Amino acid sequence: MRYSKQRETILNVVNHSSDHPTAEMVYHKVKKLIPNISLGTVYRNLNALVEASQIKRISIPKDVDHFDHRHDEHYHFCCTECHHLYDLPGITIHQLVQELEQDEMVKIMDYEVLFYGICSQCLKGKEDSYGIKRK
Amino acid sequence: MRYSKQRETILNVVNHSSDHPTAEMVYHKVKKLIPNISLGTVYRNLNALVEASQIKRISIPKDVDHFDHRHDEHYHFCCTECHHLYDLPGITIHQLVQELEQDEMVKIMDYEVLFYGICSQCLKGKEDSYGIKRK
DNA sequence: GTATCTGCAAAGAATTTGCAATCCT
DNA sequence: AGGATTGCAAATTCTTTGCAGATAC
Repeated sequence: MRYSKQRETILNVVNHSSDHPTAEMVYHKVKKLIPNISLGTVYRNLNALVEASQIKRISIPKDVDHFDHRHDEHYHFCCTECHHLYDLPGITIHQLVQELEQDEMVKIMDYEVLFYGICSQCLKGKEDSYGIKRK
Repeated sequence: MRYSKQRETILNVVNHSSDHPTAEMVYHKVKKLIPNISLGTVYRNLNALVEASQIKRISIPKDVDHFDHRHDEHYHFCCTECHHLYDLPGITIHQLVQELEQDEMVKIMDYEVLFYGICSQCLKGKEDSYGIKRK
C-alpha cells in the first residue's frame, strides 16, 4: 500500500475519534483538512485500512457501519434508547475463545461482541422498573 | 399484529432454516409456497418479526443481514475463507453479562457475538501453519 | 366496516466502481 | 516511467415506502 495524504489523514481522524465514527462522519472531519476530498475516497480508504487491520469495522443492525481504532480487547454496547455506541472493557473472552477453539475445532482470528440495552444515562428514571440500583 | 398467511409462512421458513438465511433466501423459499409473494413483503415481515422478538437479525460486516430463529443462547462464527455462518454453543457469557451490568451500570437486553476465523472445513490442510491438531 | 396487510413499482440510502487525471516512489 | 490513488459521477446493491386493492377480525 503506497502512501497517500488522504489515507494518512483518514487514519489520523479515526485514531483520534473516540465516538466510533461512520464513513460520513469521517468524511466531514477529513474535509476540514482536505477540502476537496471525495466521499468515495473515504470509503475506499476505510475499507483498505480495515483490510490492513489498522482499524476495525463495527457492523450494527439497522445502522450504517461504524469504525473503531482501538486495538485492545473490548466490547461494544449499543443503547437501544439513544443508539449511542459505548466501549466496554474486555473481561473474560479469552477463556471463551480458547474453549471454542478446542471444542469446535476452529481457528478464531477475530471477533466482535455487541450488547444491546439501555445505557446508564437513559436508565436514570427507569431504574425502578428494571430493579437496578444506582451506585 | 394481525394474522397473515405471508407472515406465517415467512416465520415458518425461517424457523425451519438452519442456515441463517438472508431476506433474499427467505424470499426464494417462500415463493415456492406463495408464488406471487413480493420481496417487499418479505422485508416488511422479517422486520416485523425481529421487532416482535420472534426471530433475530444478524448483522455482518460486508454482507447483507441474515436471520436466525434460535432462541437459545449461542454465538455465531463466520468463516473468513468460505463466509459460511455457523452456530457455536453459548458457554460463559452469562457471567460476563452480570459483570458488565454491575460494573458498567447498564441494563443489557440482548447481545450478538460474532467470531471471525477459519472453520474446520477450510482449516483442513492449513492445520500445520496454525498449530491446531485435528481431533 | 375499518384498520392492517399485500403486491407492485418506484424511491431511497449506503456503498462501490469506471475513468481520466494526478500523485508516489 | 509506471503503477497506485484520487475526484467525480454514475452505477449498484440492499432495503424501504407510497399507493390502490385485498384481507383479517
